[in-house]
Amino acid sequence: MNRFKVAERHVERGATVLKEGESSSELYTVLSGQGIRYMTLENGRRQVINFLFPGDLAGLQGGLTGEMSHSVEASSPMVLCVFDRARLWELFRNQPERSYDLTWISAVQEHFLGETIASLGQRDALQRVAWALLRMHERLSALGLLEAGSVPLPFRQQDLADALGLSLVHTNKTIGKLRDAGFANWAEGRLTVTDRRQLAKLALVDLERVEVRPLM
Amino acid sequence: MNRFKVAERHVERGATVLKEGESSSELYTVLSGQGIRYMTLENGRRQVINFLFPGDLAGLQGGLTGEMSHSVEASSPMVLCVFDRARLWELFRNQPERSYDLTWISAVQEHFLGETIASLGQRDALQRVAWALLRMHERLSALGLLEAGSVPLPFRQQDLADALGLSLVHTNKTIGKLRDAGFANWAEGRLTVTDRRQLAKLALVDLERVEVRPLM
DNA sequence: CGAGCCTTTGAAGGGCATCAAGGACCGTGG
DNA sequence: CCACGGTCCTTGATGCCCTTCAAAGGCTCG
Repeated sequence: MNRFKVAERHVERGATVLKEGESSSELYTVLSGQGIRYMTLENGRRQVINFLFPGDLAGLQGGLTGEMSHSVEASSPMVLCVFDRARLWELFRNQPERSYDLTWISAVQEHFLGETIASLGQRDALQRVAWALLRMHERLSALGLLEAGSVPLPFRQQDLADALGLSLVHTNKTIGKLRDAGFANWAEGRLTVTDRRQLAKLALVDLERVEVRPLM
Repeated sequence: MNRFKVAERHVERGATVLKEGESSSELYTVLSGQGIRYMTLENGRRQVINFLFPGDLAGLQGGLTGEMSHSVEASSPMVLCVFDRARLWELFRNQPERSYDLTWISAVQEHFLGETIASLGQRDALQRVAWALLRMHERLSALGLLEAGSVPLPFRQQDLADALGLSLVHTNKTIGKLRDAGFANWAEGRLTVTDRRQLAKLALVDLERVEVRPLM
């Protein structure tokens, strides 16, 4: 019935799921856990393109050839749903509904990449960090991962810095400002948002319009 | 036979094709001409998310609802192929091949947004401008728009500045540096790349791996 | 208990934003 | 015919946000 889905794959924290430069015959959707998708420039600097949360798709950007231009790394233990890239065409032929969903997810992700571009281009450091923490908090909350007022956020500060185009040092100091202001607290792998309103104001985000990635 | 394509739409330079905040029932692919896709933050700053060239898709990011979070403006006269968003599902059901292409284009665009994010996050001003000029030159050349050593580039310096997250002033000075160095010259709506090799070196781009958006 | 990883804090310098103003070009109207 | 406003490109000066350099403290693990 469902020949497209190949298998589930469990990876541990720190594992490399996809590696840039290599070609992959597989696509993944995240079932659980969190990770980062990044690429490395010729000068050695690393850019985290986005964080991966349950429901996200990885590997489609590689195109048909499967030649990866980015890497994916697990920041926590992850469970991935593995698809066979070679059967993608088969899927479109036989399962229009699932093809539609796939495209939909891809379009939504593209939308969010646009938001990220706007952040990197137009927001200063404080706004960027506030924006990122708010966004991730909203997303993880919507996924039902809010427990005792906080959500799991297993990344390192260096990951966030590389995602926002900031230095580690300044990212650290900026997170500190948000903590001191009582807006958000990120420590020991968990994120607590204390003042959602103020955080959104800082991040130049209209709370009414926050989209948490409706999946259908 | 092809009920999905609704019409062709001709717009003049400066026209607004899609407007953020409004909802659109249409999707577009660019047949000819060039444009910009941008969004505006709450502080009034504008981010150009990408430039639109022939073959590009616009409007899918709006998702199913069609609620636009970005605007599209024509920087030159454009001819657009108009599709009916409401019939998207129909397309997936009846024309797997074209659905596949649609998804493919979307994935490729997503890939390039990732590259843009890397530029904004990790490249300095000179590298960013070099990267942008090189990338647009390669793309337009591949489209067969190279004439007498130059390609049409109808954008304003302000557009490029808003795309790269730089101020207009600094963008101008940086373009000047590339001109003085004899690497690239962008004037009067046309871009000439004199030293492709050096430009790529500056932009931290591996020329061997430049992808010019293979469409299939 | 030392090595490695991550976080935190201080100090100094530079790349880029911002402010300011002038020049070139164009279409409009007196 | 030329003054005029508008748009866009260009150039100079000042200041600050953020990067880089440097180092120390907490934690885990072999």
